[in-house]
Amino acid sequence: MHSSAEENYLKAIYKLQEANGELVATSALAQLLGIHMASVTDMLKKMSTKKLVAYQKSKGFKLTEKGRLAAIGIIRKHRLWEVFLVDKLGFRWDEVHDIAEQLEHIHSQDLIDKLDAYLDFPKTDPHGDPIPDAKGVFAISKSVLLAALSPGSQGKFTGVTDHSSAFLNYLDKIGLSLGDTVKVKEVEAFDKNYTLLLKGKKSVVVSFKVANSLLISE
Amino acid sequence: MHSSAEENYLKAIYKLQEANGELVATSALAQLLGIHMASVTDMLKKMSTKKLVAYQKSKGFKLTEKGRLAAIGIIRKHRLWEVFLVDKLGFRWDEVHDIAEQLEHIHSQDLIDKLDAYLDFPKTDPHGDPIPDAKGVFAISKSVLLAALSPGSQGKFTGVTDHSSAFLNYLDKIGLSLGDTVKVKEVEAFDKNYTLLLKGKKSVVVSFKVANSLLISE
DNA sequence: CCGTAATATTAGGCTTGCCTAATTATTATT
DNA sequence: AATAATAATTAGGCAAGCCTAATATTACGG
Repeated sequence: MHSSAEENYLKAIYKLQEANGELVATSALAQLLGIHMASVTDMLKKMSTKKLVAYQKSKGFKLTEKGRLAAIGIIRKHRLWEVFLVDKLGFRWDEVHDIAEQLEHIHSQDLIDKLDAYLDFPKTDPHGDPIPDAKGVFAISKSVLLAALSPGSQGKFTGVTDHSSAFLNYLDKIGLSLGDTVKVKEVEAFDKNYTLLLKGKKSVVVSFKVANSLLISE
Repeated sequence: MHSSAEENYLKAIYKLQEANGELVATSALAQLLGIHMASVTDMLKKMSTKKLVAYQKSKGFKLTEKGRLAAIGIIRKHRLWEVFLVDKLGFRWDEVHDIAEQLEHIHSQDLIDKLDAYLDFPKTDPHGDPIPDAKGVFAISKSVLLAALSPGSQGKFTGVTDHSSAFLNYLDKIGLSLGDTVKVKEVEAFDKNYTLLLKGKKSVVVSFKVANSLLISE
């Protein structure tokens, strides 16, 4: 089994690969994990020996298929636990990340399978992020950033790209929840503020930063 | 917060103190934890500095009040998670120990409070062991070993002192479950075998070893 | 009360995963 | 292409928790 440290590297590498394409840089990973580059180099050499990453000195690295599957397994656990925390224990969506960060390192395939069944095989976590199935397959769902929509178009709010408490609390405050229909009424050219119509009634004005953190589907 | 290793020491020391009275020996702890004595001495010095144990060189040691409360907190988490695993996820009582052993090290007071409420504040875990409340208080319940009963007496089966899979499976096999009424019909002087009447109907013969691992109340 | 067995501690080492400082590669700039 | 800036690696260390081997302490039988 992999150590918690290794699992955190796997998750982080996966995330960077998803975001920036193929090769991941030592510096990017160090920044994301909040540790120094030398430590990353250290660990990558070890993970390379274990065939979790393909590592080319001074060039960059990427997950092997083995590493990719391991990473997806951890993401699956993290997101299932988040669903549990919110749906069953009554946590708010902005409170669950740190706890799930610990729970994702519990080692038991049986546990995660039973948890999945208990939660009725959820497809997304409380932030709208997709949950891979037991085989590591994500249900494909094409979404776009709200900031990419032009005035007049609309869709359903299905996810966020910013998972911070501050951002999630802000959404609660303006009354925007996952699943809500959102229409772009107007985009102010000057400051890029977006005027949105929520659920066909409430009108709110949000910054580009916010519009660029909301995922819209359909 | 304490490390997982420290928490395992705390739990083990607590257990030994409960079983054998006051001072705990280095060797006993080493054996229980499956590590070497030198390692125990190492760790105890550190835990002593942290005021978790009162440590007298070459004499023995015991938990401080701070250590005792920490130990009880871990036991509480372990047992609540066991209830969750059995009652909610459908694990059998002989399968949950190792998973709970991991889950007990998750750090979040909020989590454990919410879990407790979700499980409806259970008083005992799936093996009949008492669960301390949020203040660290155990509901007192006086039970005796079945091996201490004389023929003719009876009571309710409320706990085990052997938590091994092998033993628990054996109880399943002979059809003995927590809460069942058990009557001692006969004790064979020669080999100390116990003839029991389960739930007023089924009669079974068990060894002294088994009788000495069953807790009876009322 | 003395020697031996049993217990406990000290000393020195190892692995994991991190650190700082120094060095080497790579990339960008003029 | 030479130099400067940025990125990456190497070298040497440290704390946590474990180990083995050596030493010290306590307990016990005669």
